[in-house]
Amino acid sequence: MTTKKASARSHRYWLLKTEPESFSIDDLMSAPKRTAHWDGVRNYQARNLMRDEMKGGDLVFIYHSSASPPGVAGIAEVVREGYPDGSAFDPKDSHFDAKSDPATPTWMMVDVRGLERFATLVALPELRETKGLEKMVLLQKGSRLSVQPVRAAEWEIIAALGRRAAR
DNA sequence: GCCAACGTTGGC
DNA sequence: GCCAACGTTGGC
Repeated sequence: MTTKKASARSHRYWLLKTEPESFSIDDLMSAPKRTAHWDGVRNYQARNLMRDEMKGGDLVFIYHSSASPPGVAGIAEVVREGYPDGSAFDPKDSHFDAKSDPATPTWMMVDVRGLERFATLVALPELRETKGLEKMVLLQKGSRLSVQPVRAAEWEIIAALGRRAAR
């Protein structure tokens, strides 16, 4: 066993998309323990990030997609690392996947706990205009991944914008 | 393995 | 509602 003085890496940052008509930051903040299963992700790249990369204590932006306007709505933290998404096995669930075998689950999820609802939604047009965010995964042409990494510098910029007093 | 057809995402 | 872009499926 090797010794490490400080942790090799501090927590990382992510962005999770959700359609607020289905599940919003307000739903998260009013959930029991402000905690929710991030279920229903049916994309392999997003699944791999949840299964392999997201760790307890990592921070996530909650992003409202298909909203008016779309934007970053708040902050949550990962409180349970990747584990099987049971909704894939429920025929009545809209995300049911008949090809997923419970013995070797295809789809994974994490649990997140809401930490903060932004005073001001950081809307997509503002993200596009903000210096320092040009390389954000979210803003790349054709990018539609529902679980994305966020750079530390991007995190700081967006968190500061979200914490501005509401008008 | 190629690739056309189809389904989904998500901004506008 | 439209449509660009992407991912998946399935015939060959």
